[in-house]
Amino acid sequence: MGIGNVSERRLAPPQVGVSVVILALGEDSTGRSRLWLPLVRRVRQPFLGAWALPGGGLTANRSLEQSAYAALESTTTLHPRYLEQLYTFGDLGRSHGGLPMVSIVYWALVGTAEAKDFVEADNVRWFPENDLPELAFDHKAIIDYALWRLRTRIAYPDVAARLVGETFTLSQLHDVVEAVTGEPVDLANFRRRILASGELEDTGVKQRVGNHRPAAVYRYVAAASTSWNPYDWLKADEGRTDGEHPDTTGTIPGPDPPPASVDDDPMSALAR
Amino acid sequence: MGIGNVSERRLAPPQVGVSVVILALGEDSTGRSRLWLPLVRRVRQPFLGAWALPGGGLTANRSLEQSAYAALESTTTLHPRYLEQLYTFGDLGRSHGGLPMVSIVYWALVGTAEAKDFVEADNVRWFPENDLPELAFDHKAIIDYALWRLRTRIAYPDVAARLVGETFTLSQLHDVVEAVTGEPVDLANFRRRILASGELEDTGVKQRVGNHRPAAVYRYVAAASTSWNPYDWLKADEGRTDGEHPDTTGTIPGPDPPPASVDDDPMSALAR
DNA sequence: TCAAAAGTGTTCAGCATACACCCATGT
DNA sequence: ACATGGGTGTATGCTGAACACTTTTGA
Repeated sequence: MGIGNVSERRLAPPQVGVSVVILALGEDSTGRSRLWLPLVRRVRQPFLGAWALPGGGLTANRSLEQSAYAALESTTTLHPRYLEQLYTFGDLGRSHGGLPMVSIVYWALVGTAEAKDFVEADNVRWFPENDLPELAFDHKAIIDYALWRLRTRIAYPDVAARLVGETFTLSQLHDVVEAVTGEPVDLANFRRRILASGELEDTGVKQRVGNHRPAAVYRYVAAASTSWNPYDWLKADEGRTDGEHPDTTGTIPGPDPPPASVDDDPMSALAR
Repeated sequence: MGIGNVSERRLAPPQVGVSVVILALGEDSTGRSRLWLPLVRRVRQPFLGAWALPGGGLTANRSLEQSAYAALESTTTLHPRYLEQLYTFGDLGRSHGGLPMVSIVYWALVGTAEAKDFVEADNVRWFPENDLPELAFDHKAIIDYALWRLRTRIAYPDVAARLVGETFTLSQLHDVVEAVTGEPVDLANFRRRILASGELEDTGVKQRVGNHRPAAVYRYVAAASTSWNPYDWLKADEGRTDGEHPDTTGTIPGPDPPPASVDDDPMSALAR
C-alpha cells in the first residue's frame, strides 16, 4: 500500500524533530509594541534559503524538553520564562509519501529584549509577528497557532508576567496584554483581577516613568499547580500517599505505586 | 557522553509510536457507572505479559491521527466520537540510555458500550478505571493524565455528550457527569447551563424509563469551533481571504498564501 | 494649581448556586 | 391519590464591565 520500495524505507526511518516558537516583546518601526520571534535560514534543500523555526533532531540522552531548550539557545541567550509543548504535527501533507515527518513543537516566552540580546548571526534573525518572511514547510501555520494560543492565554497572570521582565508595574503588564490582544482592556478592572489572583507580590519598590505618581513594582510568584505540563502534574500526583486521582476522596494510604516514568517501547506496544 | 556504541545507535533510530487512551462508560460489579478502557497484553519484552495502552508504530502514508484510529480499531469496533491529541511523552526515563522513546498519545471517547461491542480477544481486555492491572512502562501515569483531562473537561457539553449515545436525555447526561467527577451536580442548574450552551437539539422524541413523566431526548450539535485541534483551527483560517490572524482587523484581501501544510524536514531545520 | 498617570469606589448585568415548587405519568 | 422523576421559578451571592472619582507626583 505504501509508496517507496524497501530500500527507501530502510533509508528513511521516522523523521522526528523538535521545533520551538520563541516569542518576545519588542517594538516595530513606529514604536508600537509587537511580538517578535527568531527564525533561522535554511542551508539545505528543501526550502534552501527560506526562513524556518529553530529546531533540531532528537539526540541521545536528551529529553524532548531539553531538545527544545537546545533549539532556544541556538537563537537567543535570553532566559526562557515559559516553555510548553504546543502540539505534535504529523499529517500526511508534511511527508514525502513515506513515513510521516513529525515535528514536536514547543512554544517559549522570553523576557522583553530591551538589551537586544539577540544572536543576530547571518542565519538567525528576529522578525516582528506582523511582518514575517516567506516561511519553509508549514511553519507559518504553526506560528499562527502558537500566536493563537498566546492570545487565548494572555489573560492569565503567569503568561503575561513572563513576557515582561523580572519585575514590572501593573501598567506595564496591562500594556503587554493590550499589545498582544489588540483590544483595549479596562485598567482598573485589570488591576483588580490580576491582584486578586494572588500570583503577584509587591516588591515594595516604586518606579516613576514621567512627572507623575510612581507605580508599585510587582514580581510574579508561581501559584500552586497552574501547569499544563503532564510531568508537573504527575510529579504532584506522586507526592500523594496513594495512587488515586486527586479528585477522589479516598484517604486510606496504600502501598506506593511503581515509579511513574520508566522505559518504554511504543513500537511493540500493540500485541498482534 | 551517550551510552551505547555506534552500531547500537544505528540499530536504534528514534523510537516513535502512537498510543491511545480509549474511554467508555460501563458499570462495575455493583452496578455503579464507571469509566472503562481497553488494554492490550504485551507479547514481547520488556514487560512481556503486562498490560499496555493500544498503539503502534508510524507507518507510511498514515498521519498521526490515522495511526491513532488504527490503534482504536484494533481494540474496539465502537465508533469514536471524540479523538484528540493528549501529549507527546519523551523524557529520558523512558529511553534505554540512547535516543528518547517518544509516544504521541491520543485520547478517545467512545459511546456507552451497552452492546458490549468489545473485542474481547485473549490479548485485549477492558478494565474499569478504578481497578487497573499492573501496567507496562509509564502507561499508568499516562492514563491518570488522560482521566484528569477528562474530568477537567467533562463540564463542557460536547465532551459529556460524546460519552453517551447518539441521543440521550438530560438526566442521562447528568448521570454521566456525576459518574466522571464523583461529585453531585445540581440537576436543575445543570439542565439550564447545558441548554444555554446551544449545543443540544431537542429531537422531539420522548423517552420513558419508569412509571413517570417521560424525558425529552436530545442530540448533540457541534458548536462553532470549540476544537482544540490545530488542524481544525488552521482549516478555518485558510477560509479567510488573507493570511492574517483571525483577531486582526485587517480587511484588505491580499494574494493567497501558500498552502499551509507542505513537506517538512525537521531534522535539518536548524542551520549551523 | 495643573497635567498625567496611579489607584479606589460604585453601580450594574450576568451567571452559577441552592432549593422550593409545579408537571406529567402509570399504577 | 400518590409516588416518582421531569422540568420551572426564584432569591442570593459572586464576578466582571463600565466609568466616575480620588491620590500622588513634578513642573
